[in-house]
Amino acid sequence: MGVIGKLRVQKAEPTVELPLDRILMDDCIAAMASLPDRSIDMIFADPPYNLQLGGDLHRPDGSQVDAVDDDWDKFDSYAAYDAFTKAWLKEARRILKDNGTIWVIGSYHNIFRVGAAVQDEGYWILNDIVWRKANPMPNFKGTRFTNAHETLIWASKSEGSRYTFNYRAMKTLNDELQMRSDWSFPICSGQERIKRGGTKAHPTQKPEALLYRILLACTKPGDVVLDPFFGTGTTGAVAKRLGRRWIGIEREATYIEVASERIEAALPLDESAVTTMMSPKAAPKVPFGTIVETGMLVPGTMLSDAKRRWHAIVRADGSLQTEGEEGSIHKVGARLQGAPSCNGWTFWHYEEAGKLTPIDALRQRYILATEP
Amino acid sequence: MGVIGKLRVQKAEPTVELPLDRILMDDCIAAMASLPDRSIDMIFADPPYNLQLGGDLHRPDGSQVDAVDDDWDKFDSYAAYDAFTKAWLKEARRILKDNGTIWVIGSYHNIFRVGAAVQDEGYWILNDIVWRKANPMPNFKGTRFTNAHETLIWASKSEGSRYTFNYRAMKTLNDELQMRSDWSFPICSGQERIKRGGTKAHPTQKPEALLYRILLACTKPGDVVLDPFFGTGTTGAVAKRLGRRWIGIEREATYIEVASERIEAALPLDESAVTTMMSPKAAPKVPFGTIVETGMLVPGTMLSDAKRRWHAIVRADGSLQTEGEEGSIHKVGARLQGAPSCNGWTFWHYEEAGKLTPIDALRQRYILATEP
DNA sequence: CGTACCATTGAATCGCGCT
DNA sequence: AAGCGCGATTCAATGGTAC
Repeated sequence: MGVIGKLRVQKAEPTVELPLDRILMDDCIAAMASLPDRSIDMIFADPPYNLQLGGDLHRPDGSQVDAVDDDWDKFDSYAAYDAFTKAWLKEARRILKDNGTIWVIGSYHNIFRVGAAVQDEGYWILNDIVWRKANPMPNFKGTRFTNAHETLIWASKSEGSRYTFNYRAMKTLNDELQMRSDWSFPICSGQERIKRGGTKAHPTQKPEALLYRILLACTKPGDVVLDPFFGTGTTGAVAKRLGRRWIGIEREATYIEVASERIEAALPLDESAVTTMMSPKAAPKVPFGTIVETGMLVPGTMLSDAKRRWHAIVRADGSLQTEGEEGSIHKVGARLQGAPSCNGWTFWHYEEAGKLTPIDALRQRYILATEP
Repeated sequence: MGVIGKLRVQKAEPTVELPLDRILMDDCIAAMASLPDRSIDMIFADPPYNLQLGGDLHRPDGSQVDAVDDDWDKFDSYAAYDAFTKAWLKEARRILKDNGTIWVIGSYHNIFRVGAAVQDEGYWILNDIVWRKANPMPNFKGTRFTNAHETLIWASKSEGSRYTFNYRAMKTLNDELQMRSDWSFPICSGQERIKRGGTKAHPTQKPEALLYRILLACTKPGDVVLDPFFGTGTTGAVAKRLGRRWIGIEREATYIEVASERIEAALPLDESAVTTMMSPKAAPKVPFGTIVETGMLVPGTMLSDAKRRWHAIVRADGSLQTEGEEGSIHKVGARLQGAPSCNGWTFWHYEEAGKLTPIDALRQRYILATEP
C-alpha cells in the first residue's frame, strides 16, 4: 500500500497539540472548546443529573436559570437540562474523530432526555447497555422496584461510520459467547471506593470494571479517551492501566486532586497482557489459489458442500467450475445456493478417506506451516 | 394546591359507560378520545419502535432474518415520531385516573424519545425496568453487543400521586427479596407464540410472563387496564386470567380476530398457578473475564496447573497465552493436555503465598460477594 | 419409547477495503 | 465515489424426523 493510501483515511490530523494525560480544570463546554476538531477517539461521559446545576443552566432562550426563582418548575428545569445536554453533546461531537464513539451513562432521571439529545445531535446509537448492579441500594420505603441498574448509551458520530468494536476481545471475555447488552458488576465500594476524611470523595464514583470493559471493547492501545465529567478519574486510571491516552475535564479542585493522586498510583499493565486476541481480520490472508499452487489441493479435485448437494472442480488458477458456474470459491458457493454471499472456506469440503473436511482446514494448516 | 387536592378526594367518577373487555377497532388516539376523563386505572402501551432497518440481514448459515418491515413501524423523521408519541401520551394521560399509572415498552431506537415525552407531558417516572431476554437473537455480523434487552418505563400521572404498588406480592414472588428493576424472561416462542398459516400472527408478540408481573405489581383485581396498541391481545388475555377488566385498541382487523379468539380461550388462574408462572431466576454464571475485569486477577498474572507442568499468562480480555496457544481458560487447558475438553476453573491455579489455589476459588468469592 | 440430530427462528438500526 | 471482490459471522429454544 502506498503512502497516499495510508494518509487518505482520516480527515486532517489535529495541528494543535492535545493536552494528553492531563486534567483540564474548567467548565466542560469551555474546555472542550479549546480542543481541535476530530481529535478524540472515544468520549466517556457521566453527566450530572441532579437539576441543581446553578450557573450551568440556561433556558433555551439563553437566559440564566435561577434555581430559587419562583418560576422554576420542573418544565423549566427539563428545558434547562436539555439545553445544557445539547450544548455539551454538540461540542463533544465536534472534537470526536469521524470514526470515534461516545458513551454516556445515566439513570431514569436523565437518560431519556440525554438519549433523545444524542439522536437529535446527529449521533447514531449503536447499543444501549444496562449495568446491572450486583448489590444495589434497597428501596427502603417499599414503594417502587429496587433501582438496580443504570443505563449506558453507545453511539457513533454518524450513521455508517466505521467505529472500533473489538468483537473477538469481548467474546473471549465472555467465555466464547457474544457479549450481551446487559452487564453485571458490583457497585464501587470497599478498597476501590475513594474516601477523604472518612466519607466518600465523590457521590457517583463508577467501578473500574465498567470502564475496563468499555475501553477494551471500543478503543485500541494508544487511542485518546476524553472524559468531560472526570470526577475522581476512573476513566483516566483505567485508560492508563490499559495503555490508552486520556484527557480529563473537571471543575472542582478537590476532585482533581483526588484524581491526580489516584492516576499517579495506577500501574500500566504489561504490554503483552494488554494485547487482546488478534482479530481474525488481522490474521494473514491466504488466497485459495495459494492452496492450489502449493499442491495441498490438486487441480481437478472435486469439492462438495457438507451434505454433498453441490459439487465443483478445482481449476489450476484457484477458481471453481461447476455446471454453468465458474469463479471464486465464495462466488460459486453463493450462486449455487442462491445466497447473497458465502464463505467458501467453510462451505466447500474435500474428501479424505471417505470423510468430508472443510477446505478451511487446509488454510489453517498452511498458516501454521508458514507463520513463525 | 387547593383543598380538593389536599383532601385527596378522587375526582368525579365516569358517567359514560366504559367499553369493558372489548377491542375498539380504531386509531389509538381517536379511540382514546372517545373515553371519558380519569376512567382508566392502568395503561400498558407497546407502541411502534421506529426501527429504521436497512437492507436484508442474513444469518451465517445463509438464511434470511424476518425483519419487522410493517407499515405501522415507518415514520418519516424523529419529529414525526415525536409528534405521534406526544399525541397519544397526552390523550392517555387525560383518560388515566389521577392515581393511575402507565407502562411503555421500547428499545434503544425509540425509548429515549418516548421517555422524554413521558416527562414532558407531566407524568412522573417511578422506575425504568429492564426486560433481560434469556434467548435474544444474536448479532450475526459481530458488529455490536448482542441486543439482549428491552426497556419499560413505569410512570404515575403526576408527581406525588398515590399509585398502586403491591410491594408484598412482588417480594413474595422474588423469594422474599425486593423485586429489582431488571427482570429476566424468555422471548415469546413455542406454544405461546400465536401462529396463522404457519407463520407468526404478529411480529412483536410480548410474553405473557411480562404482563403478569406488571399487572400483578401495579393493579388490583377489578381494575381497568387499557392497551392502546393491542396487537394479539397479550394484555387482555393476562388481564382476564388475573381478574382485571381490560380495553384494547387496535387498527388491524386481522390482529383483532386473533386477539378475540385468544382472550375467549383464556382461563382465569388461581393464585398458585400465578406463582408458578413467575419462575425464579437462573443460577448466576460468571465468565472468567469478569474475574479479570473486577481486578481479582491482574492481567499478566501467571497461572499453572496443580502440578506446575503447564503455565499461561492472563491477558486483559480474559484469555490465556502460553507457547503457541491462546484462548479461553478451557480451550488452552484442553489443548495443552491434548484433551478434548477441560474445565479451566479447576485446572488452572494461581499462586498466593507460595500456595497454588484453583481459580474457581475466585469465582466462588465473586459470587458470594455479589449475590444477595 | 427414548435419544440424537437437524432445521427453524426471534423488535436487528449487522462489513471492509481497494479500485 | 460507487461498485465489487473477498471473506467473516450465531445463541437458545422449539419442533420434527430418524434411528
